[in-house]
Amino acid sequence: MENKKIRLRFAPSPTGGLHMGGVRTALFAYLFAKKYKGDFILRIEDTDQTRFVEGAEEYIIESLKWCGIEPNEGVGFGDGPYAPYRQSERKELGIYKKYADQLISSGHAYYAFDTSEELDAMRKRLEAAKVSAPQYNSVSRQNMRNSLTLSEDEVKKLLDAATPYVVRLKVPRNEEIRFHDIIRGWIVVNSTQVDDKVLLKSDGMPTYHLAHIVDDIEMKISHAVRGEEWLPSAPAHILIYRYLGMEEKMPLLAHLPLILKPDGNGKLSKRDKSGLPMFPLNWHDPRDKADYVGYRESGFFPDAFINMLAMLGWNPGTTQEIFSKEELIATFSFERVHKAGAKFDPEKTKWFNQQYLRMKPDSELATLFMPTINEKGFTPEIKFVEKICKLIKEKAHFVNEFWESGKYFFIAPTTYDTEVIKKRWNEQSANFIKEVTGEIKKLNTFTAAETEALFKSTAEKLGIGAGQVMQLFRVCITGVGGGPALFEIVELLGKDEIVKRLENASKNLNPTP
RNA sequence: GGCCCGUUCGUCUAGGGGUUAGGACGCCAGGUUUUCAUCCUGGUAAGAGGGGUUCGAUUCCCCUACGGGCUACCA
Repeated sequence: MENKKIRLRFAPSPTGGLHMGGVRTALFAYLFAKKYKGDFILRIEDTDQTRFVEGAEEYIIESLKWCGIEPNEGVGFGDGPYAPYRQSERKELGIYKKYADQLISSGHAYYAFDTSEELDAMRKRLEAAKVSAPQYNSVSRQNMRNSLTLSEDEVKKLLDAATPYVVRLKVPRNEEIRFHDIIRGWIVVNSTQVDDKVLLKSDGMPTYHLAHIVDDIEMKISHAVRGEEWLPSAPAHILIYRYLGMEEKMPLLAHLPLILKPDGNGKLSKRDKSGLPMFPLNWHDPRDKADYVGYRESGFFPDAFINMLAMLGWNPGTTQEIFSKEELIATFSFERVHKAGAKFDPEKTKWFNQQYLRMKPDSELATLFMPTINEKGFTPEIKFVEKICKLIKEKAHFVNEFWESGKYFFIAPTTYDTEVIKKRWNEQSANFIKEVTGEIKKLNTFTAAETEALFKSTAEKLGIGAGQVMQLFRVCITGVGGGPALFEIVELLGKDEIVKRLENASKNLNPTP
């Protein structure tokens, strides 16, 4: 193992949109691979033809691209030395059958001809007999139709007659199966708990159990990372590796804790109504005909999304929380992945985006904001937009809030915050607005500092506290009671516009109640 | 039901035989900004319960409880 090249794969099934739990699994595998200058592979596990969903594979690929978790090998990212990377295509090559045959000839797997009705009957029978774990295993298989109970002739006859069959793993009775997980340590399970898993289905497709092992072997995978839900079947997988003579060379296992829903219990579901998306990108599910919003379309930065995901179940052991992808790669380790499931926290998720918003250069924010401004019918200079971004980003979580909180940079107010008007608009303040408008007209240069000084001196001259009229002044200019530094806004809008807006306000607001 | 995994503030978590049990999000209060959603300071709040082991346990062991996962010719 020590000298083995680090190769990790992300191996989703195209059965729907990739949800954030899947993204995190991909992320952890990616981080680890990159940390050790290894490979990160995308393999599509499409062995269940009945659950195939149109567009799911493309969605997975696009999601990984948006997140910046890019495989250097695999479906959608260029073939490496182990193509194809779609299991349905690999099946055509007979790869899985070869391994299944090997297990049969070594006596570790067998043919089973039982129909689904017969299987149902068996389960019912075992349940009625109060068997604690009704399953197809070393005991119950003795009463079923398989190559262990049937004579060689009968088996041959059935096979020749093209009778549908599956290949099952022959799991021994009462054997200790011991395996190591990088996150959880040693786990011991008695083989009596493991059923005779189907390896090859009657349609000739391998099940996950066989397929992922064969591919991990063939693709020289060094670490198998997957969700905790696979822990119960891991002992069966150990057995398969063992019977294939590959136990020494099998990948190291890492079972990740689940992401839980924010309120209540249970794992995160795609229908979660926490207010935040469950998917990286918008997803239209052709199965339930529902639309699910994505992080991308909700205005999240991919690096913020990734950062948040990384901190869900992992931490560096320091108080640092904001990590660039490069820092994550440098710091990540499976040893520091938590064992317990983590509840998803929508509030903290927004906080992450806010942190990234503040770190972004104004030029980048301006580029992101510009399309919205154009849509609204304005075509300002990019430099002007940059200055706006500099002001409003301090109080925002998302770029998509910018228009709502900063539209007054483009549109003069037509309505005024009624709370503030009710409280502050009177003869004295109306007079002040007129006065300060006149003073502003006289200015030759127009900076935030100058207008602020002028504002204050005018207030003093009229014997009014500046605080009494400050918010009113803001409302006259922007229409709203809150926002970024007032005189910065004034400077940005320019003298002519300010004068126009102030005169408008004086006209629109009747000082007599 | 059976099996497996887990359990530190409301949430994400640090730590780990002797600590004022630390940080972050949220929330609350004060302070700046003579407005505000920013910012600063402070506060709130936690080792499921019971047994051991030990001079001492949140930390190690056992039991119970609770939570989660799995129990398909799905992954």
